[in-house]
Amino acid sequence: MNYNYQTPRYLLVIDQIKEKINDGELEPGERLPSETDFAKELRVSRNTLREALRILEEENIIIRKHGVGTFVNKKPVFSGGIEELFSITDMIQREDKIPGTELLFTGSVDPHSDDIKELNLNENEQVLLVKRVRTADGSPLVYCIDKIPANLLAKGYKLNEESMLKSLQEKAGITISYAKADIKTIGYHEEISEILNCDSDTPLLILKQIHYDLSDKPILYSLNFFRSDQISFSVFRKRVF
Amino acid sequence: MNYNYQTPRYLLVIDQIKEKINDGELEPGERLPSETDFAKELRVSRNTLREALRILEEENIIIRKHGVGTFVNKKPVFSGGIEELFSITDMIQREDKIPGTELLFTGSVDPHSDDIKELNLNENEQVLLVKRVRTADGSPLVYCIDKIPANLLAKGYKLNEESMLKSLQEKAGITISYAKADIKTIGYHEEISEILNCDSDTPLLILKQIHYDLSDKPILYSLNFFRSDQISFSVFRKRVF
DNA sequence: CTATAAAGGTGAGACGTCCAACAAGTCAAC
DNA sequence: GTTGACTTGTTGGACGTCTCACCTTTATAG
Repeated sequence: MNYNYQTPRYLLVIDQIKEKINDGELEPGERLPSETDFAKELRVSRNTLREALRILEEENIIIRKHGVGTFVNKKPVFSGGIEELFSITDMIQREDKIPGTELLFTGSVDPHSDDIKELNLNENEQVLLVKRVRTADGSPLVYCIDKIPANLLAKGYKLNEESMLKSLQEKAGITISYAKADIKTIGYHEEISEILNCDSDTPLLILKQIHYDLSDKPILYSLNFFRSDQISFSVFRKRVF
Repeated sequence: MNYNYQTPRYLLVIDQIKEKINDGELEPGERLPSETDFAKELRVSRNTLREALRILEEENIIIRKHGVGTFVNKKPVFSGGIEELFSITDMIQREDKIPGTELLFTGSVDPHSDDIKELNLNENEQVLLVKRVRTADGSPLVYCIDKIPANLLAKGYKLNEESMLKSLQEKAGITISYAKADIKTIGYHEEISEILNCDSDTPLLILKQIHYDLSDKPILYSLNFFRSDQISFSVFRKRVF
Protein backbone atom coordinates (compact mmCIF):
# COMPACT_ATOMS: atom_id res chain seq x y z
CA MET A 1 0.00 0.00 0.00
CA ASN A 2 1.74 3.06 -1.13
CA TYR A 3 -0.26 6.07 -0.07
CA ASN A 4 1.67 8.26 -2.33
CA TYR A 5 -0.26 11.43 -1.95
CA GLN A 6 1.07 14.02 -4.18
CA THR A 7 -0.78 17.22 -3.72
CA PRO A 8 -1.97 18.61 -7.03
CA ARG A 9 -0.37 21.82 -8.11
CA TYR A 10 -3.60 23.78 -8.26
CA LEU A 11 -4.29 22.98 -4.62
CA LEU A 12 -0.85 24.27 -3.73
CA VAL A 13 -1.58 27.39 -5.73
CA ILE A 14 -4.82 27.85 -3.80
CA ASP A 15 -2.91 27.63 -0.54
CA GLN A 16 -0.30 30.06 -1.76
CA ILE A 17 -2.92 32.62 -2.70
CA LYS A 18 -4.81 32.18 0.55
CA GLU A 19 -1.55 32.66 2.38
CA LYS A 20 -0.83 35.83 0.48
CA ILE A 21 -4.22 37.10 1.53
CA ASN A 22 -3.79 36.13 5.17
CA ASP A 23 -0.30 37.57 5.29
CA GLY A 24 -1.65 40.86 4.08
CA GLU A 25 0.42 40.65 0.94
CA LEU A 26 -2.88 40.87 -0.89
CA GLU A 27 -5.29 43.31 0.70
CA PRO A 28 -9.07 42.86 0.56
CA GLY A 29 -10.38 44.63 -2.50
CA GLU A 30 -6.95 44.68 -4.10
CA ARG A 31 -6.52 43.56 -7.66
CA LEU A 32 -4.50 40.45 -8.33
CA PRO A 33 -1.86 40.50 -11.06
CA SER A 34 -3.17 39.56 -14.48
CA GLU A 35 -3.54 35.84 -15.01
CA THR A 36 -0.59 35.76 -17.35
CA ASP A 37 1.69 37.59 -14.96
CA PHE A 38 0.44 35.80 -11.88
CA ALA A 39 0.98 32.43 -13.51
CA LYS A 40 4.58 33.37 -14.26
CA GLU A 41 5.07 34.61 -10.70
CA LEU A 42 3.72 31.39 -9.22
CA ARG A 43 5.61 29.33 -11.79
CA VAL A 44 2.60 27.44 -13.06
CA SER A 45 0.74 27.48 -16.33
CA ARG A 46 -2.07 29.92 -16.77
CA ASN A 47 -4.56 27.04 -16.92
CA THR A 48 -3.45 25.69 -13.58
CA LEU A 49 -3.74 29.12 -12.07
CA ARG A 50 -7.17 29.47 -13.60
CA GLU A 51 -8.27 26.18 -12.04
CA ALA A 52 -7.19 27.55 -8.68
CA LEU A 53 -8.92 30.88 -9.26
CA ARG A 54 -12.07 29.07 -10.30
CA ILE A 55 -12.23 27.31 -6.96
CA LEU A 56 -11.33 30.41 -4.98
CA GLU A 57 -14.16 32.21 -6.74
CA GLU A 58 -16.52 29.42 -5.78
CA GLU A 59 -15.42 29.79 -2.19
CA ASN A 60 -16.17 33.50 -2.40
CA ILE A 61 -12.60 34.41 -1.62
CA ILE A 62 -12.02 36.28 -4.84
CA ILE A 63 -14.19 37.98 -7.44
CA ARG A 64 -13.39 37.85 -11.13
CA LYS A 65 -14.60 40.52 -13.49
CA HIS A 66 -14.42 39.76 -17.17
CA GLY A 67 -12.20 42.20 -18.95
CA VAL A 68 -11.31 44.01 -15.76
CA GLY A 69 -9.41 41.83 -13.37
CA THR A 70 -9.54 39.58 -10.36
CA PHE A 71 -10.01 40.99 -6.89
CA VAL A 72 -9.73 39.83 -3.32
CA ASN A 73 -13.15 39.74 -1.77
CA LYS A 74 -13.74 42.24 0.98
CA LYS A 75 -16.15 40.49 3.21
CA PRO A 76 -15.10 37.77 5.60
CA VAL A 77 -16.93 34.73 4.38
CA PHE A 78 -19.17 33.81 7.21
CA SER A 79 -20.32 30.27 7.42
CA GLY A 80 -20.58 27.63 10.06
CA GLY A 81 -24.30 27.39 9.50
CA ILE A 82 -26.01 24.05 9.67
CA GLU A 83 -25.83 23.73 5.90
CA GLU A 84 -22.43 22.40 6.85
CA LEU A 85 -22.65 19.02 8.49
CA PHE A 86 -21.01 18.78 11.86
CA SER A 87 -21.67 16.86 15.03
CA ILE A 88 -23.35 18.08 18.16
CA THR A 89 -20.02 17.72 19.89
CA ASP A 90 -18.63 20.26 17.45
CA MET A 91 -21.65 22.46 17.89
CA ILE A 92 -21.04 22.64 21.61
CA GLN A 93 -17.32 23.16 21.27
CA ARG A 94 -17.87 26.06 18.89
CA GLU A 95 -19.66 27.79 21.71
CA ASP A 96 -16.56 27.31 23.84
CA LYS A 97 -18.31 24.89 26.12
CA ILE A 98 -17.36 21.44 27.29
CA PRO A 99 -19.46 18.67 25.73
CA GLY A 100 -20.66 15.81 27.90
CA THR A 101 -22.79 12.75 27.41
CA GLU A 102 -25.25 10.86 29.55
CA LEU A 103 -26.15 7.49 28.11
CA LEU A 104 -29.79 6.59 28.68
CA PHE A 105 -30.21 3.50 26.59
CA THR A 106 -28.36 1.41 24.06
CA GLY A 107 -29.32 -1.86 22.43
CA SER A 108 -30.76 -3.56 19.36
CA VAL A 109 -34.46 -3.20 18.75
CA ASP A 110 -36.95 -3.86 16.00
CA PRO A 111 -37.37 -0.81 13.80
CA HIS A 112 -40.53 1.20 13.45
CA SER A 113 -42.14 1.58 10.07
CA ASP A 114 -40.63 5.05 9.81
CA ASP A 115 -37.16 3.65 10.37
CA ILE A 116 -37.68 0.97 7.72
CA LYS A 117 -38.63 3.60 5.22
CA GLU A 118 -35.97 6.16 6.03
CA LEU A 119 -33.09 3.72 6.46
CA ASN A 120 -34.25 1.51 3.61
CA LEU A 121 -34.23 -1.59 5.82
CA ASN A 122 -35.25 -5.19 5.16
CA GLU A 123 -38.03 -6.87 7.09
CA ASN A 124 -36.12 -8.57 9.84
CA GLU A 125 -33.29 -6.13 10.18
CA GLN A 126 -32.75 -4.74 13.61
CA VAL A 127 -31.41 -1.33 14.46
CA LEU A 128 -29.02 -0.18 17.12
CA LEU A 129 -30.92 2.32 19.19
CA VAL A 130 -29.06 4.86 21.28
CA LYS A 131 -30.66 7.39 23.55
CA ARG A 132 -28.48 10.04 25.08
CA VAL A 133 -28.55 13.43 26.66
CA ARG A 134 -25.78 15.72 25.54
CA THR A 135 -24.66 18.40 27.93
CA ALA A 136 -22.78 21.67 27.53
CA ASP A 137 -20.70 22.66 30.54
CA GLY A 138 -22.64 20.08 32.50
CA SER A 139 -26.15 21.34 31.86
CA PRO A 140 -28.45 19.36 29.57
CA LEU A 141 -28.77 20.81 26.08
CA VAL A 142 -30.20 18.19 23.79
CA TYR A 143 -31.91 14.81 23.90
CA CYS A 144 -30.65 12.51 21.14
CA ILE A 145 -32.17 9.43 19.60
CA ASP A 146 -29.96 7.65 17.09
CA LYS A 147 -30.72 4.61 15.00
CA ILE A 148 -28.27 2.61 12.91
CA PRO A 149 -28.93 -0.61 10.98
CA ALA A 150 -27.42 -3.33 13.18
CA ASN A 151 -25.76 -5.22 10.37
CA LEU A 152 -23.59 -2.24 9.55
CA LEU A 153 -21.79 -2.60 12.83
CA ALA A 154 -19.44 -5.29 14.05
CA LYS A 155 -20.71 -7.41 16.93
CA GLY A 156 -18.44 -5.87 19.48
CA TYR A 157 -19.28 -2.34 18.43
CA LYS A 158 -18.81 -0.19 21.42
CA LEU A 159 -20.24 3.25 21.36
CA ASN A 160 -17.85 5.78 22.68
CA GLU A 161 -19.12 8.88 24.28
CA GLU A 162 -18.00 11.18 21.57
CA SER A 163 -19.42 12.22 18.28
CA MET A 164 -21.45 9.57 16.49
CA LEU A 165 -20.05 10.69 13.16
CA LYS A 166 -16.50 10.35 14.40
CA SER A 167 -17.26 7.03 16.01
CA LEU A 168 -18.75 5.63 12.81
CA GLN A 169 -15.72 6.79 10.90
CA GLU A 170 -13.11 5.39 13.22
CA LYS A 171 -14.74 2.27 14.58
CA ALA A 172 -16.80 1.12 11.63
CA GLY A 173 -14.99 2.75 8.75
CA ILE A 174 -18.15 4.47 7.57
CA THR A 175 -17.85 8.01 6.27
CA ILE A 176 -20.92 10.16 6.57
CA SER A 177 -21.01 12.46 3.59
CA TYR A 178 -24.21 14.42 3.89
CA ALA A 179 -27.51 14.56 5.67
CA LYS A 180 -31.03 15.61 4.94
CA ALA A 181 -32.26 17.57 7.91
CA ASP A 182 -35.67 18.74 8.93
CA ILE A 183 -36.26 21.40 11.54
CA LYS A 184 -39.47 21.45 13.50
CA THR A 185 -40.55 22.55 16.91
CA ILE A 186 -42.75 21.17 19.63
CA GLY A 187 -44.15 23.00 22.60
CA TYR A 188 -43.72 20.46 25.31
CA HIS A 189 -42.85 16.80 25.56
CA GLU A 190 -43.76 15.09 28.79
CA GLU A 191 -40.71 12.89 28.98
CA ILE A 192 -38.09 14.88 27.14
CA SER A 193 -38.83 18.33 28.51
CA GLU A 194 -38.54 16.75 31.94
CA ILE A 195 -35.17 15.20 31.20
CA LEU A 196 -33.85 18.42 29.70
CA ASN A 197 -35.06 20.17 32.79
CA CYS A 198 -36.98 22.86 31.00
CA ASP A 199 -40.41 24.19 31.84
CA SER A 200 -43.56 24.16 29.78
CA ASP A 201 -42.93 27.66 28.43
CA THR A 202 -39.77 26.59 26.68
CA PRO A 203 -40.45 24.82 23.40
CA LEU A 204 -38.08 22.24 21.96
CA LEU A 205 -36.34 22.62 18.63
CA ILE A 206 -36.30 19.33 16.79
CA LEU A 207 -33.62 18.40 14.31
CA LYS A 208 -34.56 15.25 12.43
CA GLN A 209 -31.83 13.94 10.22
CA ILE A 210 -31.02 11.11 7.87
CA HIS A 211 -27.31 10.70 7.28
CA TYR A 212 -25.87 9.13 4.15
CA ASP A 213 -22.47 7.73 3.33
CA LEU A 214 -20.34 8.39 0.28
CA SER A 215 -22.37 6.05 -1.89
CA ASP A 216 -25.68 7.58 -0.84
CA LYS A 217 -26.64 4.73 1.45
CA PRO A 218 -28.69 5.80 4.48
CA ILE A 219 -26.71 5.05 7.62
CA LEU A 220 -27.98 6.99 10.56
CA TYR A 221 -31.40 8.22 11.48
CA SER A 222 -31.36 10.71 14.29
CA LEU A 223 -33.77 12.84 16.23
CA ASN A 224 -32.43 15.68 18.34
CA PHE A 225 -34.52 17.69 20.77
CA PHE A 226 -32.84 20.95 21.69
CA ARG A 227 -33.63 23.31 24.53
CA SER A 228 -34.72 26.28 22.48
CA ASP A 229 -33.55 28.80 25.03
CA GLN A 230 -29.98 27.72 24.53
CA ILE A 231 -29.68 27.13 20.84
CA SER A 232 -30.62 28.51 17.47
CA PHE A 233 -29.71 27.31 14.00
CA SER A 234 -28.05 29.62 11.56
CA VAL A 235 -28.18 29.00 7.85
CA PHE A 236 -26.38 30.67 5.01
CA ARG A 237 -28.95 30.94 2.25
CA LYS A 238 -27.74 31.47 -1.27
CA ARG A 239 -29.76 32.61 -4.24
CA VAL A 240 -29.76 30.08 -7.02
CA PHE A 241 -30.39 31.60 -10.39
CA MET B 1 -15.48 33.92 -40.05
CA ASN B 2 -18.11 34.22 -37.40
CA TYR B 3 -18.86 30.68 -36.37
CA ASN B 4 -21.82 30.23 -34.18
CA TYR B 5 -20.14 30.28 -30.79
CA GLN B 6 -22.65 32.41 -28.92
CA THR B 7 -22.93 30.04 -26.00
CA PRO B 8 -19.79 28.35 -24.77
CA ARG B 9 -19.23 24.85 -26.04
CA TYR B 10 -19.07 23.29 -22.59
CA LEU B 11 -22.53 24.62 -21.77
CA LEU B 12 -23.85 23.06 -24.94
CA VAL B 13 -22.16 19.81 -23.95
CA ILE B 14 -23.85 19.98 -20.54
CA ASP B 15 -27.22 20.38 -22.22
CA GLN B 16 -26.50 17.51 -24.58
CA ILE B 17 -25.63 15.18 -21.73
CA LYS B 18 -28.63 16.23 -19.67
CA GLU B 19 -30.79 15.62 -22.71
CA LYS B 20 -29.35 12.14 -23.16
CA ILE B 21 -30.22 11.41 -19.54
CA ASN B 22 -33.74 12.75 -19.82
CA ASP B 23 -34.34 10.95 -23.10
CA GLY B 24 -33.39 7.71 -21.43
CA GLU B 25 -30.43 7.31 -23.73
CA LEU B 26 -28.37 7.27 -20.58
CA GLU B 27 -30.00 5.34 -17.76
CA PRO B 28 -29.45 6.17 -14.10
CA GLY B 29 -26.51 4.20 -12.82
CA GLU B 30 -25.24 3.59 -16.33
CA ARG B 31 -21.64 4.24 -17.17
CA LEU B 32 -20.81 6.99 -19.58
CA PRO B 33 -18.33 6.33 -22.37
CA SER B 34 -14.73 6.99 -21.38
CA GLU B 35 -13.72 10.63 -21.53
CA THR B 36 -11.63 10.07 -24.65
CA ASP B 37 -14.41 8.29 -26.52
CA PHE B 38 -17.16 10.57 -25.29
CA ALA B 39 -15.21 13.64 -26.36
CA LYS B 40 -14.92 12.23 -29.86
CA GLU B 41 -18.59 11.35 -29.95
CA LEU B 42 -19.62 14.85 -28.90
CA ARG B 43 -17.03 16.39 -31.23
CA VAL B 44 -15.28 18.42 -28.55
CA SER B 45 -11.88 18.23 -26.96
CA ARG B 46 -11.44 16.11 -23.88
CA ASN B 47 -10.78 19.25 -21.84
CA THR B 48 -14.05 20.78 -22.86
CA LEU B 49 -15.89 17.60 -22.01
CA ARG B 50 -14.15 17.48 -18.66
CA GLU B 51 -15.22 21.03 -17.90
CA ALA B 52 -18.79 19.97 -18.58
CA LEU B 53 -18.45 16.83 -16.46
CA ARG B 54 -16.95 18.87 -13.64
CA ILE B 55 -20.04 21.01 -13.49
CA LEU B 56 -22.41 18.06 -13.84
CA GLU B 57 -20.62 16.41 -10.94
CA GLU B 58 -21.05 19.55 -8.87
CA GLU B 59 -24.75 19.46 -9.64
CA ASN B 60 -24.85 15.86 -8.44
CA ILE B 61 -26.05 14.64 -11.79
CA ILE B 62 -23.11 12.36 -12.39
CA ILE B 63 -20.54 10.61 -10.23
CA ARG B 64 -16.95 10.19 -11.29
CA LYS B 65 -14.85 7.36 -9.94
CA HIS B 66 -11.15 7.61 -10.47
CA GLY B 67 -9.87 4.67 -12.46
CA VAL B 68 -13.35 3.25 -12.94
CA GLY B 69 -15.58 5.51 -14.92
CA THR B 70 -18.25 8.16 -14.84
CA PHE B 71 -21.80 7.24 -13.95
CA VAL B 72 -25.22 8.77 -14.11
CA ASN B 73 -26.40 9.39 -10.59
CA LYS B 74 -29.21 7.15 -9.46
CA LYS B 75 -30.92 9.18 -6.85
CA PRO B 76 -33.00 12.19 -7.66
CA VAL B 77 -31.12 15.13 -6.32
CA PHE B 78 -33.17 16.40 -3.50
CA SER B 79 -32.82 20.00 -2.66
CA GLY B 80 -35.17 22.86 -2.17
CA GLY B 81 -33.99 23.18 1.39
CA ILE B 82 -33.71 26.60 2.92
CA GLU B 83 -30.00 26.68 2.16
CA GLU B 84 -31.38 27.91 -1.13
CA LEU B 85 -32.79 31.40 -0.85
CA PHE B 86 -36.35 31.76 -1.97
CA SER B 87 -39.27 33.89 -0.97
CA ILE B 88 -42.20 32.92 1.21
CA THR B 89 -44.35 33.25 -1.86
CA ASP B 90 -42.28 30.50 -3.47
CA MET B 91 -42.40 28.46 -0.31
CA ILE B 92 -46.17 28.47 -0.35
CA GLN B 93 -46.41 27.78 -4.05
CA ARG B 94 -44.13 24.77 -3.72
CA GLU B 95 -46.75 23.26 -1.45
CA ASP B 96 -49.28 23.74 -4.23
CA LYS B 97 -51.13 26.37 -2.30
CA ILE B 98 -52.26 29.84 -3.24
CA PRO B 99 -50.27 32.61 -1.53
CA GLY B 100 -52.07 35.62 -0.18
CA THR B 101 -51.11 38.75 1.71
CA GLU B 102 -52.76 40.84 4.36
CA LEU B 103 -51.04 44.16 4.87
CA LEU B 104 -51.04 45.27 8.49
CA PHE B 105 -48.73 48.24 8.44
CA THR B 106 -46.41 50.10 6.15
CA GLY B 107 -44.49 53.30 6.69
CA SER B 108 -41.16 54.88 7.56
CA VAL B 109 -40.04 54.66 11.15
CA ASP B 110 -36.92 55.26 13.20
CA PRO B 111 -34.82 52.12 13.44
CA HIS B 112 -34.10 50.21 16.61
CA SER B 113 -30.55 49.69 17.74
CA ASP B 114 -30.71 46.16 16.39
CA ASP B 115 -31.69 47.45 12.98
CA ILE B 116 -28.87 49.97 12.96
CA LYS B 117 -26.41 47.25 13.69
CA GLU B 118 -27.73 44.64 11.29
CA LEU B 119 -28.46 46.99 8.40
CA ASN B 120 -25.37 49.07 9.01
CA LEU B 121 -27.36 52.30 9.18
CA ASN B 122 -26.40 55.87 9.92
CA GLU B 123 -27.82 57.74 12.86
CA ASN B 124 -30.70 59.55 11.27
CA GLU B 125 -31.58 57.03 8.65
CA GLN B 126 -35.13 55.83 8.65
CA VAL B 127 -36.33 52.42 7.63
CA LEU B 128 -39.38 51.32 5.72
CA LEU B 129 -41.27 49.02 8.02
CA VAL B 130 -43.73 46.52 6.61
CA LYS B 131 -45.88 44.20 8.65
CA ARG B 132 -47.83 41.55 6.85
CA VAL B 133 -49.57 38.27 7.33
CA ARG B 134 -48.99 35.78 4.54
CA THR B 135 -51.67 33.21 3.91
CA ALA B 136 -51.72 29.86 2.16
CA ASP B 137 -55.03 28.95 0.59
CA GLY B 138 -56.54 31.70 2.67
CA SER B 139 -55.47 30.57 6.10
CA PRO B 140 -52.76 32.50 7.96
CA LEU B 141 -49.35 30.88 7.84
CA VAL B 142 -46.72 33.41 8.79
CA TYR B 143 -46.42 36.87 10.31
CA CYS B 144 -43.76 38.94 8.54
CA ILE B 145 -41.85 42.00 9.66
CA ASP B 146 -39.60 43.54 7.02
CA LYS B 147 -37.29 46.50 7.32
CA ILE B 148 -35.46 48.26 4.50
CA PRO B 149 -33.32 51.40 4.70
CA ALA B 150 -35.56 54.17 3.40
CA ASN B 151 -32.92 55.83 1.26
CA LEU B 152 -32.60 52.72 -0.87
CA LEU B 153 -36.09 53.21 -2.16
CA ALA B 154 -37.50 55.85 -4.42
CA LYS B 155 -40.06 58.20 -2.85
CA GLY B 156 -42.96 56.70 -4.65
CA TYR B 157 -41.98 53.16 -3.83
CA LYS B 158 -45.13 51.17 -3.74
CA LEU B 159 -45.03 47.78 -2.16
CA ASN B 160 -46.83 45.24 -4.21
CA GLU B 161 -48.40 42.29 -2.55
CA GLU B 162 -46.00 39.81 -3.95
CA SER B 163 -42.60 38.61 -2.96
CA MET B 164 -40.38 41.23 -1.36
CA LEU B 165 -37.35 39.85 -3.18
CA LYS B 166 -39.10 40.10 -6.51
CA SER B 167 -40.39 43.55 -5.70
CA LEU B 168 -36.94 44.83 -4.76
CA GLN B 169 -35.57 43.42 -7.97
CA GLU B 170 -38.17 44.86 -10.28
CA LYS B 171 -39.12 48.14 -8.63
CA ALA B 172 -35.82 49.18 -7.09
CA GLY B 173 -33.33 47.29 -9.22
CA ILE B 174 -31.80 45.65 -6.18
CA THR B 175 -30.76 42.04 -6.48
CA ILE B 176 -30.70 40.04 -3.29
CA SER B 177 -27.87 37.58 -3.55
CA TYR B 178 -27.78 35.77 -0.24
CA ALA B 179 -29.05 35.89 3.30
CA LYS B 180 -27.87 34.95 6.72
CA ALA B 181 -30.72 33.23 8.48
CA ASP B 182 -31.28 32.27 12.06
CA ILE B 183 -33.91 29.79 13.15
CA LYS B 184 -35.39 30.00 16.62
CA THR B 185 -38.65 29.14 18.23
CA ILE B 186 -40.95 30.74 20.72
CA GLY B 187 -43.76 29.13 22.64
CA TYR B 188 -46.37 31.80 22.46
CA HIS B 189 -46.59 35.42 21.46
CA GLU B 190 -49.55 37.33 22.73
CA GLU B 191 -50.08 39.41 19.64
CA ILE B 192 -48.74 37.21 16.89
CA SER B 193 -50.15 33.87 17.99
CA GLU B 194 -53.51 35.62 18.10
CA ILE B 195 -53.18 36.99 14.60
CA LEU B 196 -52.05 33.65 13.24
CA ASN B 197 -55.01 32.12 14.96
CA CYS B 198 -53.10 29.41 16.75
CA ASP B 199 -53.51 28.27 20.33
CA SER B 200 -51.01 28.32 23.14
CA ASP B 201 -49.93 24.74 22.51
CA THR B 202 -48.60 25.58 19.07
CA PRO B 203 -45.19 27.20 19.18
CA LEU B 204 -43.97 29.59 16.51
CA LEU B 205 -40.96 28.96 14.33
CA ILE B 206 -38.98 32.14 13.85
CA LEU B 207 -36.89 32.82 10.78
CA LYS B 208 -34.73 35.89 11.28
CA GLN B 209 -32.87 36.97 8.19
CA ILE B 210 -30.54 39.60 6.90
CA HIS B 211 -30.48 39.82 3.14
CA TYR B 212 -27.53 41.14 1.18
CA ASP B 213 -27.15 42.35 -2.37
CA LEU B 214 -24.49 41.42 -4.90
CA SER B 215 -21.95 43.73 -3.34
CA ASP B 216 -22.56 42.38 0.16
CA LYS B 217 -24.53 45.40 1.31
CA PRO B 218 -27.26 44.59 3.85
CA ILE B 219 -30.61 45.45 2.31
CA LEU B 220 -33.43 43.74 4.09
CA TYR B 221 -33.89 42.71 7.67
CA SER B 222 -36.80 40.37 8.16
CA LEU B 223 -38.48 38.47 10.94
CA ASN B 224 -40.91 35.71 10.06
CA PHE B 225 -43.09 33.93 12.58
CA PHE B 226 -44.41 30.64 11.22
CA ARG B 227 -47.20 28.48 12.54
CA SER B 228 -45.17 25.43 13.47
CA ASP B 229 -47.99 23.00 12.81
CA GLN B 230 -47.99 23.92 9.15
CA ILE B 231 -44.35 24.31 8.31
CA SER B 232 -40.96 22.77 8.82
CA PHE B 233 -37.61 23.74 7.36
CA SER B 234 -35.55 21.21 5.49
CA VAL B 235 -31.83 21.64 5.06
CA PHE B 236 -29.36 19.74 2.96
CA ARG B 237 -26.27 19.43 5.12
CA LYS B 238 -23.01 18.64 3.43
CA ARG B 239 -19.84 17.48 5.07
CA VAL B 240 -16.96 19.86 4.50
CA PHE B 241 -13.61 18.20 4.69
C1' DC C 1 -5.37 -23.73 -6.40
C1' DT C 2 -3.79 -19.29 -4.62
C1' DA C 3 -1.13 -15.34 -4.62
C1' DT C 4 1.34 -12.03 -6.93
C1' DA C 5 2.78 -9.40 -10.93
C1' DA C 6 1.89 -7.25 -15.18
C1' DA C 7 -1.10 -4.94 -18.50
C1' DG C 8 -4.56 -2.05 -20.01
C1' DG C 9 -8.20 1.23 -19.35
C1' DT C 10 -9.89 5.02 -16.61
C1' DG C 11 -10.09 9.62 -14.61
C1' DA C 12 -6.81 13.54 -12.65
C1' DG C 13 -3.65 17.00 -13.45
C1' DA C 14 -0.72 19.98 -16.00
C1' DC C 15 1.30 22.47 -19.88
C1' DG C 16 1.52 25.58 -23.97
C1' DT C 17 -0.99 27.75 -27.35
C1' DC C 18 -4.59 30.05 -29.65
C1' DC C 19 -8.75 32.89 -30.30
C1' DA C 20 -13.08 35.28 -28.51
C1' DA C 21 -15.53 38.44 -25.51
C1' DC C 22 -15.31 42.25 -22.68
C1' DA C 23 -13.91 46.82 -20.58
C1' DA C 24 -11.60 50.99 -20.63
C1' DG C 25 -8.73 54.31 -22.44
C1' DT C 26 -6.91 57.02 -26.85
C1' DC C 27 -7.41 59.77 -30.51
C1' DA C 28 -8.95 61.56 -34.77
C1' DA C 29 -13.08 63.05 -37.38
C1' DC C 30 -17.19 65.40 -37.22
C1' DG D 1 -17.65 68.77 -27.09
C1' DT D 2 -19.34 64.39 -28.88
C1' DT D 3 -19.06 60.50 -31.37
C1' DG D 4 -17.04 56.37 -33.01
C1' DA D 5 -13.25 53.55 -34.54
C1' DC D 6 -8.97 51.77 -32.76
C1' DT D 7 -5.71 49.96 -29.27
C1' DT D 8 -4.50 47.69 -25.19
C1' DG D 9 -5.12 44.58 -21.51
C1' DT D 10 -8.11 41.73 -19.13
C1' DT D 11 -10.77 37.24 -18.27
C1' DG D 12 -13.29 33.35 -20.79
C1' DG D 13 -13.13 29.31 -23.62
C1' DA D 14 -11.12 25.69 -26.30
C1' DC D 15 -7.71 22.51 -28.20
C1' DG D 16 -3.99 18.88 -28.29
C1' DT D 17 -0.71 16.55 -25.78
C1' DC D 18 1.61 14.54 -22.09
C1' DT D 19 2.29 12.23 -17.53
C1' DC D 20 0.48 10.33 -13.35
C1' DA D 21 -2.57 7.80 -10.09
C1' DC D 22 -6.07 4.55 -9.59
C1' DC D 23 -8.76 0.34 -10.46
C1' DT D 24 -9.82 -3.96 -12.77
C1' DT D 25 -8.64 -7.82 -15.26
C1' DT D 26 -5.58 -11.12 -16.88
C1' DA D 27 -1.55 -13.79 -16.94
C1' DT D 28 1.95 -16.03 -14.54
C1' DA D 29 4.73 -18.13 -10.83
C1' DG D 30 4.61 -20.92 -6.89
